[in-house]
Amino acid sequence: MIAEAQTEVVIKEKAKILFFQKGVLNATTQEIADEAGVNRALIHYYFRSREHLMDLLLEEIVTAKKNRKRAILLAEVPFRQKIANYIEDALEQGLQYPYLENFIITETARNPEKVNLFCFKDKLRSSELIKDQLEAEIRKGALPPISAEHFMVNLVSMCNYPLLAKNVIRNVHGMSDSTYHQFLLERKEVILKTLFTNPH
Amino acid sequence: MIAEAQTEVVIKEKAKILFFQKGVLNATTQEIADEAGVNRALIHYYFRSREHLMDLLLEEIVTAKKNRKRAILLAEVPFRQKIANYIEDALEQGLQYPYLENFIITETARNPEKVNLFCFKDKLRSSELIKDQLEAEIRKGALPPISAEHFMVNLVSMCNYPLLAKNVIRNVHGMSDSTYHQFLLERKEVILKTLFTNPH
Amino acid sequence: MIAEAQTEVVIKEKAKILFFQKGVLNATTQEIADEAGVNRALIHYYFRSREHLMDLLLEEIVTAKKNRKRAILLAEVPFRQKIANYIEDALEQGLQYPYLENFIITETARNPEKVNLFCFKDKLRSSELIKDQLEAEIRKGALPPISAEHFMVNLVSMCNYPLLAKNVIRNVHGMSDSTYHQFLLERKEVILKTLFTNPH
Amino acid sequence: MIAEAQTEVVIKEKAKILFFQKGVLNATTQEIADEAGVNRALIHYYFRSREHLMDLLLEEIVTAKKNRKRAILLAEVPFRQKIANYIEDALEQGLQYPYLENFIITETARNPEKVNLFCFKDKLRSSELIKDQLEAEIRKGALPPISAEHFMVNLVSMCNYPLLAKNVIRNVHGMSDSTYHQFLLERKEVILKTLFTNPH
DNA sequence: TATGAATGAGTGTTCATTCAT
DNA sequence: GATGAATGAACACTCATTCAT
Repeated sequence: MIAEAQTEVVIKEKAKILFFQKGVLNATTQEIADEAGVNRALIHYYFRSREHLMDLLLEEIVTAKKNRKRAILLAEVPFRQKIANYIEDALEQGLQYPYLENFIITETARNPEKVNLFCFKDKLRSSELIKDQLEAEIRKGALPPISAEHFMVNLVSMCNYPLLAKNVIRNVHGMSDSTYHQFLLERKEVILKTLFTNPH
Repeated sequence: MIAEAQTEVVIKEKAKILFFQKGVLNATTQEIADEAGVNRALIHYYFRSREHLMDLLLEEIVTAKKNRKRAILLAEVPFRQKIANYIEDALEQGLQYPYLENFIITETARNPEKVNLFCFKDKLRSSELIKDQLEAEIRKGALPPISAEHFMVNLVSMCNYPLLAKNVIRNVHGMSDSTYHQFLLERKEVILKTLFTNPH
Repeated sequence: MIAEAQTEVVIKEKAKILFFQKGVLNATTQEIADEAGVNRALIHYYFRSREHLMDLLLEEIVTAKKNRKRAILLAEVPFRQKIANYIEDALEQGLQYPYLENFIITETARNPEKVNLFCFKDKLRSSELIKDQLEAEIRKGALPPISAEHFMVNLVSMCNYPLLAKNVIRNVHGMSDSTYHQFLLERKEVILKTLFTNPH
Repeated sequence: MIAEAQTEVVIKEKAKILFFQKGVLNATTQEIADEAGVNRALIHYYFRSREHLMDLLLEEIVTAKKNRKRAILLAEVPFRQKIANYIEDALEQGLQYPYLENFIITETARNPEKVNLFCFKDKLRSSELIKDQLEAEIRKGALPPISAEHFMVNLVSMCNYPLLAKNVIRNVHGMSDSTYHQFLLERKEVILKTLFTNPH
């Protein structure tokens, strides 16, 4: 049907766009089929059920995110640079799939027992990955005393929330589409400055 | 039905609880009726449609929020105190209606044309309300240079995201219910410290 | 809608006609709704699910049958008269709901675990109800030696099968509708004579 | 696929097993294909449609049955022996395809116009085949007066019904699988004795 | 001859909404 | 005001069937 036969992949990618880019969090199978340009029944042919498709999408997208994030946090680079990389990746990812975080939030609200599916499954928490480096920086006076948990939550909040709340922010602050985009690009430096006492 | 004639109010309040406190973002009219202890058809008698009821709920809850926030930002108190009050109110509100922000985000994604409904309708933006005071503080060196928009977005992000992402945060950082609650309480000081370079 | 408000009863009766009289053993909810002259959704309004409706129908019809049959077998009448009554009831019931037996058979084939639903739930088996009387008759020479089980199975077979196989019998023996009906009426005496060696 | 080219035959045989032996009367084309170990589309390649396949199965199975039955009824043997042979064949056939009769009954109920398909197509009715011999026996006093039609219906009823109603009978009379099987074996003599006045 | 991919029609079910009372 | 009954539109899902290869 579509181009060269990888219909299954096409459906998955189009569904990701619908769910995570366009924010249609409760898209119907018909909407997914329309987006992919295929018959509705094909979704069941390839994925058996809407729920199974969604689990697959999340599995893929969360695993990819987890791997990227861990690679960044485990890299042998100075702490400030590491955090800068983290922000950059979060914003980049957020621009591609702005509603992914919202989706995860909504799903974990509805099905708290599925939270493991959406989150890092391994023992290594992000807050523990940076704990030592963070404490060293604090001792050096590069930033004020703060626990690793609060530091990570601050970081993630300032990265993700502006993506989640795109429409609200644009409206409240009267931003055009390009102004909002420019605003997001500025945030990398802003977040860094806000987290660290002494700007470069 | 319930007491005398405030049935309309009862439905609204119970619906708010269902939507914004219990997080049943796609509650059916039957679920709303059950929560309010009334017949399903009454919801249409009073509110014409499910959608219209929801618009009303948001109108009310957002207006209340807006009024509280403006009162806080317009009060004649030192800047740092003003921001502290803002955080306190956000966390308090967030504990009462944890799913309100998530609801707004989801709805504005699905119906961007409704964004005005959910947002401050007047001309006075929060960022403008604090602009002068913020710049004065920056000149005093109380905090590093930052635009009012970024400052407000940082503030709102660090307040709201941890409420939105409750289940994710609890899972990722392995927090019990009470540990999470304690964590939230700590955030008032943490956010203040993070926003202002030089802690008192 | 239909006549005087007992829509729920109308649906049940029309469904019985469809299932057990017309023999549409796998009637869809649409067919049931059409038969009853109501909207398809009403079936779920009153009975929640197709399966639940069918369980109700069977419960009703099987309980009624069981009660009638037990009353007949427990009555204080001579054995031959008792069996005559049994046959009469079976043929009468069979004329009203010819496919009930077939339905029970098909359902017990598909869901052997539901067999209890369709059968007599109490301990009193029909074969035990007649055992003593039957043995007395055999001793009297009214009929040749036979176990109660085989006697009952013979009886039920000769009553039910001609109803079940109506269309086959009509075709094989070239019967018109009225000829078939006449044939059924004759069977009461035929079955009695066949079971009892020495006719009165 | 299976061996060489008798795929068509394999499908038919496996379908017979599924429908008439296992009692899956509404088996899907996928189930048929699985049973035969072939691709689902092959069923349409060979048989055009599910319905056409089923018509073929019945054609075959009914023709075979008809031929066996006619050979039995036309054989030059004493009447009682002839009927004994008929019973034996019916029980044997019933043990091989217990759900065939049920299937025929259900299908003729839903599609009365197809009844010819399921029945003997020739003019020679079974009741006519035995008429002369039966009347001779009656004159001899070997059995009480009865029409050929009623005699045949009695015979067929007592043979087929216990097979059809297997699960019901087992439940009502509390029979284990082997007890039921033993019960069926006994029926040959029981039916003969019931039909004929003077047992051998 | 055989198969994976694709589809239209239909299934049971849910739900917001309407209406008569 | 308030309610039980009724309905149309939609939903996820199934299935027989077709088609290109």
